[in-house]
Amino acid sequence: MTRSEENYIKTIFHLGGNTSTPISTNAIAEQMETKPSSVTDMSKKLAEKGLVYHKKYQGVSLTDLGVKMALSIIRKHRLWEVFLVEKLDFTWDEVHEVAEQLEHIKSEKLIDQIDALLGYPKYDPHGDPIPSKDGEFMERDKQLLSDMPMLSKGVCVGVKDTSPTFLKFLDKNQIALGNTIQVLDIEDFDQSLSILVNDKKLNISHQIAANLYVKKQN
Amino acid sequence: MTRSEENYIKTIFHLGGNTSTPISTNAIAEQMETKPSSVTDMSKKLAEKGLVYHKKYQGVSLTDLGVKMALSIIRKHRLWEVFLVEKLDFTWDEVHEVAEQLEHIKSEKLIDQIDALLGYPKYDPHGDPIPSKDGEFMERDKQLLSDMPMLSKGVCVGVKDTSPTFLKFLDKNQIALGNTIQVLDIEDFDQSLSILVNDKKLNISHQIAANLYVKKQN
DNA sequence: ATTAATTTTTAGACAAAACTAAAAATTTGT
DNA sequence: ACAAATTTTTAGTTTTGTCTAAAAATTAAT
Repeated sequence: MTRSEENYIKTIFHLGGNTSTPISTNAIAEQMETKPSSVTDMSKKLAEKGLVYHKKYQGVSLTDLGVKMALSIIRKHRLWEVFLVEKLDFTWDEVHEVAEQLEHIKSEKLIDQIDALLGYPKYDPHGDPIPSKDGEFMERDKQLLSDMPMLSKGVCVGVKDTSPTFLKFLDKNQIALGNTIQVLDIEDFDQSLSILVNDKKLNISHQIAANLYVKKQN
Repeated sequence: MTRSEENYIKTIFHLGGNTSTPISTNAIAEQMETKPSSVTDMSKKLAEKGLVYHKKYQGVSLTDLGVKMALSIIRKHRLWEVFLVEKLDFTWDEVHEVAEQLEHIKSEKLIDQIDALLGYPKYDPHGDPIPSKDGEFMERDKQLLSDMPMLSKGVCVGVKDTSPTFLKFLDKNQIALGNTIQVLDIEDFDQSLSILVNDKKLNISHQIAANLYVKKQN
């Protein structure tokens, strides 16, 4: 697989193309910041290679092989992210860009050894699960902070938005994975929340809460 | 710089294009397993970018900028090789292929952190010096084993040929960097040598000796 | 249920990096 | 020195992945 093919497969997976619902050409184009015509071209190529199903005008979805490929790339991406944070002191807002390059390195031994060096981690720095070699992965029991009821408590286990902007905001406000968060109040007017993290009271917008995953405590 | 441009610059450097003597189009083509016409095309492009001097029919040589670029790529290549051996249990015959890919990853922080993680190594697994960030590197005081006089002793410090075939041969015969080697005898007929390594007597051909670097002991 | 709007595909072009075949320049040999 | 051999460059194609503009299919709207 070429680098470009890998990026398409990965994007289709992220847009939900592993299920039976096909992903639209436009959606892929937008996500990849390219033109729909380019997506059509690549869809044909990927279909010929048996990686996607492609019915004209009906979008694409991944074949079993396509899903397998996607998971392999995502595995590499997330393992590299862990490596960068754990071993090279990268911050969680710096890892994505470099992992986008590293995920395309071709060497089975390389990624297996990285996995071993890191102690076979199950989640990446953003809380996303790392598929195993044979494509298994455990989605964590989690919900958006914005869906938590008043006064409930949860542990921060992941982020939905992984952009540097959002991640730096969290750093600045000392919100990190593993922190316990309690919802103190939800404002009727704009759904902004008052929360307790690290024994500090903090007000955050609904948009922030809608991008933070927590695991609810009984 | 594209991956391809980087590979040309690196090859020109390895063929000696850092000196004033220009490298011939054919030599580059042969080394890169490509056609001379492709080399001409790329030479023009690199000349336009100010990385090489290129006078028609006279071959190419690197500009100061070209040398700087070459050293930067070689630095990455060799640091990754050390990483693979030291941290991921790769053998010295496995590293080249993967390092060829890793050397093209764009991230200054990445390579600086790898350098730090490894403790700022000065030599790669084949004994080749690793350029510093600002392009300095110390070529070790060394000579070919085939140039050593009878009965002289030296420490194995590097290999000239880094092909898996040669490196595996050395492994099989338990010759490793750091070993002390004594020349017991040189055969008049074919210049094959009888040497002493690890208290074991061994007969090697001239070709083997001509690819092993040693540091002579007074 | 047609028309209008949107989405998707096709057709044709382009840039990068490679190739082949032919032309041009250089080097070699006598 | 001049022809022959070699090397290098040019000219024209190819492949991959992209693009624009136009055509075709699908979806939405009145």
